[in-house]
Formats: sequence, C-alpha cells, structure tokens
Amino acid sequence: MPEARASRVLSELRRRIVMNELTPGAVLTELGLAADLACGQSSVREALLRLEGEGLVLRAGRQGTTITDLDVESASEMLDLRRRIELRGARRALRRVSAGDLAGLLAIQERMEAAAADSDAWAVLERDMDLHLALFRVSGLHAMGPILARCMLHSHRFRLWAPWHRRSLIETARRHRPILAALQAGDAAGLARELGAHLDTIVERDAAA
Amino acid sequence: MPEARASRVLSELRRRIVMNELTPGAVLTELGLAADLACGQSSVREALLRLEGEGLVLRAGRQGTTITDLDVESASEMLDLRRRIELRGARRALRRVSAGDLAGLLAIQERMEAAAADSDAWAVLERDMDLHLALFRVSGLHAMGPILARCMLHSHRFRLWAPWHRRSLIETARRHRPILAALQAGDAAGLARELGAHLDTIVERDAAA
DNA sequence: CCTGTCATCGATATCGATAAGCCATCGAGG
DNA sequence: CCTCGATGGCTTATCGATATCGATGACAGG
Repeated sequence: MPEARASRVLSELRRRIVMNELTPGAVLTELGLAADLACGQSSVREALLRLEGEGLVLRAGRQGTTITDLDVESASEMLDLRRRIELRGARRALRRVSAGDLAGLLAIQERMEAAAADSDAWAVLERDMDLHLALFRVSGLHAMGPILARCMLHSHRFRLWAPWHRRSLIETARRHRPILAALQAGDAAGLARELGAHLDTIVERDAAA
Repeated sequence: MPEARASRVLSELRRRIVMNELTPGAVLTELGLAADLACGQSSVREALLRLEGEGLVLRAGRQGTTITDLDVESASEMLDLRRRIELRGARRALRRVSAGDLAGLLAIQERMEAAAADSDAWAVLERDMDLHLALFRVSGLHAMGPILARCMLHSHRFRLWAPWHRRSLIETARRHRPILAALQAGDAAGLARELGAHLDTIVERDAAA
C-alpha cells in the first residue's frame, strides 16, 4: 500500500497553498508535516523541494520553510506569459493534433465536468490544469510545459486569493468546450479566438463592470 | 566540513549537462552518482529532484533518470521568452535600482571577467546567469526569477551544443558592461537597446553572415 | 546599560538500511 | 514455435537515526 507517498503529500500541500488555506508567511517544518501527514521526513522533504521549484514555498536552510508571498505583479506577468505560451502552443498543436490526442483531451474535459458536478473545486482546478497542459503538450514544445504549469499555478493562486473572482464550477468547466471544438474542427482563427477569450477572462484584472 | 553536499552535487551535474558532457539519453542512477561524487543517496536525490525542476533530467520512477533531449524548438521559444521577461524587468529595474544593487551587479561583473581571465568557461557562464538574475531581481518580480533562470539555462545549453556559437570568454564577459552603464546612468532607451542587442546575439539563429 | 561570547535548542542535511517496484529473462506448458 | 508466468537483479522510495548548522537567550565583563 505504500506508494506515491511523496506524491500525495505534494498534492495535498499544493492544494492547501493554492486554495489559500496556508497563507503567506506561515512556517512549515519537515518533521511537523511528517507527523501531520503520517509519513517520514523524506517524503515531506521531497514534496517541499518540488514546491520550492514551483515557487510556492521558500526553503530557508535550517530556519524552516515558509509559504511564499502572493506577488500580484508577478502573477499578472505570469498571466501574460501564459497567454503568449498557450497561444503559440495552440497554433502548433493545430498542425499536429491526432485523434488520440483529441480523445485524451475530451476525457479530461469530462472528468473536469464530473468534478464540477461534485462541487469539488480543487479537482476542477487540477483537471483544468491537466487539460491546458495536455493541449500544450500536443505542440511538441516539451521543455516548456513546466513553465506553463508554473504560470498556471500562480494565476490560479492569485485568482482564488482575490475574492471577486467567483464563477460556478460548472461554468468554469464548460468554458473549455469551444476550445476543444475549434481544435477538432481545425479552425485556427476560432481556436485563437476562443483560447484567447478564455485566458482573458481567467482573471478580470480591471474592475470593469 | 560536510555541508552544501547536495548543492555541490547539483552544480556539478548541472555543469556536466549544460556543457554537454552528459548527453541526452544517458542514464544516471542515484547510487551510482553517490559513489562517483562521494556522498549519500539523499544528496544525489535532492540534486536530481532540482535538476528535474529545471528540465535538465527526466526522472522515470524506478527506471532511472535520463538526461533530457535537447529541444531546439523549445530552446528558441525560451530565448524569446527570456528576451521579453528581461526587457520588461529591466524597465522596472531602472526605476528601483539602488546604489547597493549597482555595487552588487558590478561585483558580479568583475567576478565574471576574472573567471574569463582564468579561461573557466563554466564559471563565466554561472556568473553571467548570476548577473542577469541579479539584475532581474531588482525589478521586484520575485516569483518570475526561477522562470527566467530556466530559460537562461536552456538557452545556454543550446548555445553550447551548437558548434557555431563560439566567442572569446573575455568578450562574453565584457559585453555586459554597456548594460550596467546604461542602468547606472538611468538611461532607459540605452538600457533597452543594449540589453536587447545582448540578448539578440546570444544565439545567432540564422546563419546570416 | 551595553556588548561580546557561549551554551542550548530546534530545525535541516545527510547517511545507511530496508521495503518495494519494474524489467528482462528464462522456463514450462500448450 | 509461441505464449504466459515465475524469478532474479537493479533501481528508486521510504524510514529512522545522527551530524551539523543557525538563531536565541543567558551571562559575564566593560
């Protein structure tokens, strides 16, 4: 039964941070978490190492690990970056997408909608990131996937922190359908339009009514 | 005397990969590296975890760790991304730079030139990345630093892999002076021009004579 | 009162051993 | 001959114990 310990610890901590259950400045200790999560120091350590790579925690040597500050300006830059990366990726993906790719994407889409039906906000978010990453992976720019992942993570963290971005989970999940439809239809202009609109409305940066 | 074990292992492995001593597809084992580098499995493990975060290795569960492929298209995208990130960062840095920042930047510059005088290519490269990162840090966009670092790492890996990009180390090191000079002078146009030109010539993508 | 030194304490960093997973290979049965 | 299942070997994953570091606070001397 012991398997993927570190992986589950990682998911759990990531969830707590992105959902703002752990707030910036909070101090974590490896042994403390190990006790909480019923595993050894090693597993926690590995998870924290990865979280540091994702920019969610800051490991300060022997003085413990703290949750990183929510950096609004960086979040905004990352959203811009994300937009650029995904749009360029989508253009390439259109020329390379296979039937198998599409099936995989649609499967993720369905799981996302199922999670939305369960009102499981975190699961929806994970599937959302899965979907965007899987779409990007079709572009073949493999080395850039993790950068995109990081941008997404921070965008979402900011979105969930800002109290004014609330949308029903079902709506959130459904918003991806037109993107996949355009991809399936091989409609470059439509794909760019739908994906661009989608990214533009992740965070409403201006309080424009 | 034991300290910074993992850190030294990390640097060493990073050097071997970026300098293309370890070529794509090569398989590494944690215990094998531990023996080679005279340390325990934990230190190697931590280093590999970080290298995976940097996109230089791919950890395939219990099947070992392999060096990632050199992805030319991603490298090109990353160079674009880097250009954008650094130029935007520099614009902000100009408004925030302090005397202390400048002193620190100049110190790095001097160390880079010293390394160039020693013909230590890897040290020059490390100082180069230090310098660009330190400059970017002045912008205050802290959460984006690691993304920039990753882009730089891959740009350099590609540059060193492509046999036609050779420049004297001294010249490489000196090329940063006009950038710092423009920063010191508070010259926005000059900074953008010098930094842009610098980034444009890291890799000559076209074989334009 | 202020300052510099040192003991203590809480945390990480590292190690070595063990459990467990994955692959290849070999062997038996159809 | 082909296929399927067991087995051995190599690797990571996890644990528990220990070395070591850095901060903190007590304390003595100025």
